[in-house]
Amino acid sequence: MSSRNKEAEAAFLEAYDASAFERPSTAVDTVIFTVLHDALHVLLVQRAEHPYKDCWSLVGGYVDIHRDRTLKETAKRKLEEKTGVKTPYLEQFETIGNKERDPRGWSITTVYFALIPSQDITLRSGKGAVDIKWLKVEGGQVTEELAFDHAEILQRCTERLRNKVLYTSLPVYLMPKLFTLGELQKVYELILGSPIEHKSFRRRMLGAEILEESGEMSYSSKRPAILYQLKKSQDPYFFVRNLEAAGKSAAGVDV
Amino acid sequence: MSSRNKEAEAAFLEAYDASAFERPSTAVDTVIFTVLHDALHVLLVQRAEHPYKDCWSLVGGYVDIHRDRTLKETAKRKLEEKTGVKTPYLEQFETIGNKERDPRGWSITTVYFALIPSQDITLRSGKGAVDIKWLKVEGGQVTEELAFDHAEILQRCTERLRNKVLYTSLPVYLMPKLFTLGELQKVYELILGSPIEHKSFRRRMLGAEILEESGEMSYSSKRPAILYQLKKSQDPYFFVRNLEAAGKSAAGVDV
DNA sequence: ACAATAGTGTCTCTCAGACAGTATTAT
DNA sequence: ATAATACTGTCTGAGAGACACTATTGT
Repeated sequence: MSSRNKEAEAAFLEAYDASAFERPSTAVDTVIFTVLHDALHVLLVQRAEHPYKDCWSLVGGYVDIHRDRTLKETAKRKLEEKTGVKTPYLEQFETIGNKERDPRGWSITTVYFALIPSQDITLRSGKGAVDIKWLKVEGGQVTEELAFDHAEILQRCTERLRNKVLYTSLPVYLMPKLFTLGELQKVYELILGSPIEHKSFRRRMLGAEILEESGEMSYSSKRPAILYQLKKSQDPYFFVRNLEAAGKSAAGVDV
Repeated sequence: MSSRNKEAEAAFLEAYDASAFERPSTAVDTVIFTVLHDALHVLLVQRAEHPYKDCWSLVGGYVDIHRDRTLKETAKRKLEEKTGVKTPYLEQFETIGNKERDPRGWSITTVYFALIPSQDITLRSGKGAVDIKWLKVEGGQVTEELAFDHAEILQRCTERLRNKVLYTSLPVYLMPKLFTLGELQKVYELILGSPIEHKSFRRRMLGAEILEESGEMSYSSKRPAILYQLKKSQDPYFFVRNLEAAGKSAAGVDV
């Protein structure tokens, strides 16, 4: 029993002028993380156009209301254009909207973050970018100067990733198809920036029952190690207890 | 050492036409929770205009790029217009953008959620709404039919609140200035939908060191109880272990 | 006295940290 | 044999759950 009057509404929509009010520009940016040479990296593109021409920036672009059905689709489209692969993990992080972040005026961007194994990826800059590369992230920062407010976004997003790693299985999405527990632990440690006691780690990961033995072994070090793979049910696992981590911080919330 | 060419950029901005591309409409909606008569309630307004005229909807509105400096400011402005008070807790929840959610076409809304004590609030509908009221939330739902996709938003947001209550002190923001631990526990339980063992609860809350005795006592029940208040440092507390809760669920993430 | 609510004592259980010990390989 | 890496056994400690207990009020 709706109180909605369909006919009156249809008439209203008929007369509606979408351009009557000034609207902020709307973008989607994605912080694409991977692990390369035992370090966390983020994918950056060099801007081909003003503003911030030639500066490095996160992978993103404007919402194309004729092409994209949802914001997430926009993120996926841009990501696949640049990496050529579908990401195993894509999460909405936050939305930033204000009048200062873009010199052209009021602008909104919805930031996603993606975790993606570095294997099989061949980067392609494509239009809108003159170059594209992975850059090492240290302390939430990269060595290049970033366009817009992307440096702060990267900082917060890295902090969020670090926080979630304390109680989730997210790093499995950074791993290749087959990996050893030792390799997985290294990825946890490199995101957290502190070592994890290795017996605890194995207990925790195996107890989550999200991994299965692949049947194959890794012979890349002294003693061979079991190669695991992610089980079919690909959802991230949430542990009921946090890992301890030096200098951990709560999620930042300001009012 | 920026690669940014300031003069060229200035020239570009001079020639920039902000209306060159079609933009989605951009709104902010806030799920305002409170506790009333031992039940979780959400603040809803009845729409004065099409579309969904006379339907109930979340508190929200369009970003006014001349008036609002940030998205959060938009949320606060709307919230204070309706309730007359500043909320002690406001968190960005998620942003939804697609072409189906509004009959007028591509639309984006950034959803915040607020926790607010029900005391001292006198609602005012103001312009844009013919009426305003608190409605009981049960199982993430209300009895009225909601405009747009607000029913799904409310559902997810309630689920998120429930999840966060398992490991944070968020419910303190729903309490009046002074409250007893028993009253606080009731609020936790009513959000979770399941009882909490009361000794564990006291240990946990007092161990967090976010509350202090006010010096006053509550005489509203048989034995008087200590009235606590929130300490100055108003940040939410994150516990390292979750409460157990019947039918708990992980945060939903789809790719 | 008794019911009702506030608050404590203390045992168990789960799971992370610590760390010593065993296993399997290359050299 | 030794070093290096993989993996296990098991103790401790923190903090939640369970539940019996005491304390203070109104009736």
